[in-house]
Amino acid sequence: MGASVKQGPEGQGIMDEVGRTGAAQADDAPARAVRIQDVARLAEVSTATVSRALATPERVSVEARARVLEAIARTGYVPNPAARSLRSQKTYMVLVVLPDLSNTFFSKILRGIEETLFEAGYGMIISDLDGSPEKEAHFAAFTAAGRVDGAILLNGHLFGQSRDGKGSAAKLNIPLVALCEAIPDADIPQIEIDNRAAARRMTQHLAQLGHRSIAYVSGPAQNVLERERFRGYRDGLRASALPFDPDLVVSGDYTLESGVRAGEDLLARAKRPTAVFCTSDEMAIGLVRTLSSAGVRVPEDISVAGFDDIEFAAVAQPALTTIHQPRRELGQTAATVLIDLLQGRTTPKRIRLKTDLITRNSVSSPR
Amino acid sequence: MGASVKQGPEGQGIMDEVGRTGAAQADDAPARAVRIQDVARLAEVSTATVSRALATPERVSVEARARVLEAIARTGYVPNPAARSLRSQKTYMVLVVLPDLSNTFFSKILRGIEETLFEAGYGMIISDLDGSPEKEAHFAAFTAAGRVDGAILLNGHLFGQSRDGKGSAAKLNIPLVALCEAIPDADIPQIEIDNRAAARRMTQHLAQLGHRSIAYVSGPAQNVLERERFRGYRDGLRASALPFDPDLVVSGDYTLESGVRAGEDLLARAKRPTAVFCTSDEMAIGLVRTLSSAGVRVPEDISVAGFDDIEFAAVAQPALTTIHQPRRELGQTAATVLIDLLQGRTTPKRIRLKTDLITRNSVSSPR
DNA sequence: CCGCATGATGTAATCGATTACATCCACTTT
DNA sequence: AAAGTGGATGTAATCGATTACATCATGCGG
Repeated sequence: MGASVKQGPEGQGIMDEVGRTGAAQADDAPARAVRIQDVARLAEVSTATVSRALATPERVSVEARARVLEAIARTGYVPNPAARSLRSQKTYMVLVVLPDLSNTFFSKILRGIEETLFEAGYGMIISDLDGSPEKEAHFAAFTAAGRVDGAILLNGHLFGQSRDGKGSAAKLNIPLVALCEAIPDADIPQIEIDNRAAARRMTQHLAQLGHRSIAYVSGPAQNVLERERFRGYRDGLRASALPFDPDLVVSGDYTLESGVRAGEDLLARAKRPTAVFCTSDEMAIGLVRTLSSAGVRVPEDISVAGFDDIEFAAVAQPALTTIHQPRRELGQTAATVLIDLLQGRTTPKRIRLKTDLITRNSVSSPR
Repeated sequence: MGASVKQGPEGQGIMDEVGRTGAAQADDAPARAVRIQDVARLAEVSTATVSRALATPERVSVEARARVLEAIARTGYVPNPAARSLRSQKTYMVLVVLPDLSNTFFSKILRGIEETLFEAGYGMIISDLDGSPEKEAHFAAFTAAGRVDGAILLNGHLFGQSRDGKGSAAKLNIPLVALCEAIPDADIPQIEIDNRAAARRMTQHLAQLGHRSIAYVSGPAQNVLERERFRGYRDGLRASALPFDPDLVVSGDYTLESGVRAGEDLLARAKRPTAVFCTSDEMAIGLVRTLSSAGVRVPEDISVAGFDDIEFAAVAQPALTTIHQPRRELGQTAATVLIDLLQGRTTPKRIRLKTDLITRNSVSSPR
């Protein structure tokens, strides 16, 4: 494949132009890329036929196609994406927008996305917004400039809409898919888990074990996920005939540190709940740690449940009972839907993947 | 993973399709992108001047430049990357090749890379090799097709060289940078930490606390990092006047599971070491967990040290004493070096970033 | 006052693939 | 036999920005 030694059988100058470069780059071999013309010449057809042989094989005679494929194999031709893109107005690139690339939660999702895109011949560009409006604006422009064919949004809002609901750059004219965090008023496919049902299920699980006082450690107040999970928590209480007690709601923001704070909050109380439902594993881990350091045993004294099932949930001490999100599958699904859109197929407007309740050792019946 | 009892979901459907989205955008305005011509017309200059105003401002009169910028601001013009790329043979895209995107260790590095590339106006394309030679071949072709200007390799080898040392696709003709895992015979800049010095330091640290019997849990045998760290371990022993005992070397592969196995190995021994140096945090966590479950206390009975300082090292019980790798900075540095290369500047051939020894609670003096 | 250097700007070729349109050829239909 | 049909192929316009080269104005030295 790579043995691209020189092959100039015909005497006619294939290279008509003198590739003179101004720069004093005295490198070894410039190794000019194979162009469609070179393939055409070798296969003794026109460039149009080569192009068609690749894009619409059925419109080319069998012999011509064979000769073209042969020539391509011999030369190792790969179409120049810039040229192709310029003409056909497609980039075969997809933008993935997420709030924080270094967050563990996203990496497996990304992998699912990447896999699926790859198989369909698409590349993936990642945009880590990092809470920066400038970055967001840049990527909005980037997208508007036609640099990608579509985008998967993991950040919970459309471009340019971070502050005011009526952002300017909303008219991106390219297919979009929202993943994980639903985007309220956007008319784009949403891929997510059923947060409400999952939270409800965990709450009921705790109630069924006999817990009557179940605390809830929330996510950021405005967050879409948070709202759903909170609803699910209340659903679960209601279904278990338990009263809702606002004092049992501790506010957090999904981070480990906020879990630590929530733990300190609980420790400071005279009357502690027997179970705590944290809406992220990180918070659960931070909370468990704080409780343990204070001599409160988990789950003997207090049961703690998480949400997400990140890698370390299984390794934490005690191993965390939590809600498993099918992260890879979420990514795959979002990518599949986007590709369907890109290729003109119809797609469901909303897909909810199912979650699992994973029971480990951080939850037990109250004493 | 042992303790995970999986429970089936309640009666919710896998796919909950609510409504459908048509593929056709049915848009109001086609919103044809602004071209350089439009800007030129508005600014009453030629397209050449517009182009120059952006690329080489010093070659354009102040007034003309002002008019051009004004026109650009008014129209919201963004150059078409395909066209620019086609003509200038640059893509402003960098490929990042890594073995496993879902591995926690890489995400912060990626973030550092992304940040730096972004600031320099480059985009990032991620290639998760996933151990697949086909994927690797694809990306080699992708790269050869001129789809990216340069690449950062986190996978420890050049394209196409996974098996035989003399890979075919080595002649990529584009700037490359190796990050974290040095690539032995490649003549490209290497960005890494000083694995040997770090391992030595940790070993000496343990010895200074009074440990005489320090076990070593290794990475995969052929791994470059492993070799360096192993050398460092022996350096540390020597510097502390401790003998090297092959029995104290337990083989692992950086995964959590191999840490668990290493733990079982140690538990089975009649005579246990007083300290264990694991060459990854994941292994250390798996090992600690196994020891704890067996009633062996860390650090009272056995001290355990890790390597990497991943997020959960600080949260583990006990919090892990480990070697901190400046991951974000590693990414930033690699990106900076690559950009320097891309822009024709000279770069150091090898950069070693400093590591820190983080002392937490998993290590103490032996009793 | 002429010629030349310098700097600003315009003109048009160019990058490489796609694709609308034209052409050609071998058959079929009337 | 003339006209029509459809499949295969070629020709050349096209996508939008960059940039080599041409042009023009200005200023300076001789």
